[in-house]
Amino acid sequence: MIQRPRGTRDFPPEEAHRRRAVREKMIDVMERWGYREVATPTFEHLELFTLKSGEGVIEEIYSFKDKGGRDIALRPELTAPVMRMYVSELHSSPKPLRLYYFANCFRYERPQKGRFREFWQLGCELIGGKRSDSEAEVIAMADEVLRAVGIKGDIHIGYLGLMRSMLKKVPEAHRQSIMRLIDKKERDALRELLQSIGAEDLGIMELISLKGRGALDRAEELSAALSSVEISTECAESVHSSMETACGEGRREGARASARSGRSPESEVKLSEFREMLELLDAYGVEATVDFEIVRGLEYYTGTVFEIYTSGLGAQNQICGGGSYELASLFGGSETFSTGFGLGFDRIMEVVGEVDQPKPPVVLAFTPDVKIDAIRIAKRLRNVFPVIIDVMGRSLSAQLKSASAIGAEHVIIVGRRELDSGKLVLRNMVSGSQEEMSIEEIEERLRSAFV
RNA sequence: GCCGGGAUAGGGUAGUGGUCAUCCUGCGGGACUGUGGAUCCCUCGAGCCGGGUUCGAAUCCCGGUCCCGGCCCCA
Repeated sequence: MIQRPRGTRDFPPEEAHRRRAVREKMIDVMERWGYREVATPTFEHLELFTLKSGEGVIEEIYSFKDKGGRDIALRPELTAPVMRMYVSELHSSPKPLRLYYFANCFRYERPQKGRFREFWQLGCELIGGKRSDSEAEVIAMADEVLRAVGIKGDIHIGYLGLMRSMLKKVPEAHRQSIMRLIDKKERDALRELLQSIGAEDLGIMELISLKGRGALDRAEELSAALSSVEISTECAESVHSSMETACGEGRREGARASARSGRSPESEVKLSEFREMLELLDAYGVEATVDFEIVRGLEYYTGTVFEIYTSGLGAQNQICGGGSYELASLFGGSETFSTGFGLGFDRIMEVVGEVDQPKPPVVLAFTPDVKIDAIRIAKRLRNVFPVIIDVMGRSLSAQLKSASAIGAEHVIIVGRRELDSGKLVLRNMVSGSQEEMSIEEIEERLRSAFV
């Protein structure tokens, strides 16, 4: 017996149908927002992903050398492939581009609740829009996509602009460590680190504790006060040795981010954009919590970042993450503002309720002597509703029994008598009643039951 | 990579170091070859894999695989 590889799943008919029904509801929302589906290869050059996320991700990527010696990776996510496609073949399309995808991804991770090695992501990328409007649209759409399948997510929105301004005052070597500690919610370790480098006055600790209404006003005060705060760079060496590894890994990306921050306008301006974005979200009727603790670790995020949580998933309670990013230039395109989200489809399937299953097909039962005619009749009827016929050489009695076993509501019975009279028997398997009808009448009768 | 709990027919289960490994359900067939569900009968179908201990292992031990949950990580 061959087992499934670890972390993969089979989807029997009922589950496959559930997944399709849920997927279609969510896709329908995105189509109504004017997003178009795109698809990319299941495997890509490994470099596409290391370029975006660093060499560290190789550990969790299914990668291999193909027969030509190329380093190939099964896609672990779709933002990079979609941006690659944008840069290589869509960069001259009218802006903005509204794209969505639904596809399987692969990560070599330890499976647990809501986490598999092959999993499905649903996501969108809004490429080339203006900051506040794009962000509000994408977040509002994410909210609606979830609501379409009965999930009320808990939306937390953070903003990286101010944090990056604060971090500019900190020796570069520590920036990545600080972001990581924030993301992991390790407050004590964070406070310790900030003190050890003399950065406790920047307001980072207070900023990340700001939540909800009023958070923005206080953030603006912190931002205004920031210009007067200076810290000595001489403290740079007094760090925890335990941080060294993380600092080393983050250096390349850190450098990239600081270059980006360098050409950004003042943080106060960007906060006003963030404020505007929140106002737009109000207009969309979306409830969200401002939460400066959401930093999403990754360096390519530039402004607004958000995460959506739901209950009932154990340790993996995040079902959606996204934000604004700058990746096009990394793949050789010109700098293009983009916003997107990725949504964990398998986790959504854990949370959504039951889905109506399709009606079983109509069974065309026949006596063995009229099999040829039965096949012709079935072929005709399939234009109107699903029909199955026996392929096991069963007796009429056994065909009825089989129809009953699969829950068929209707059975059409055909034998010599029916063919001669031109009237087939339509039997209702629920009530047990039956009547004689022509094929046309049967088509008419059952047509409405299968819409 | 780490910690804990698991694995007996397709599904759900019982049990013991020693007859033919339980029971329920299911699949297929029949009683009933022109009418299903009920009932009865028959058939099919199992101890994750590999080692070890033993006269003998599904049971005890070790390793692996996979499942469930947690940690790490989470683009």
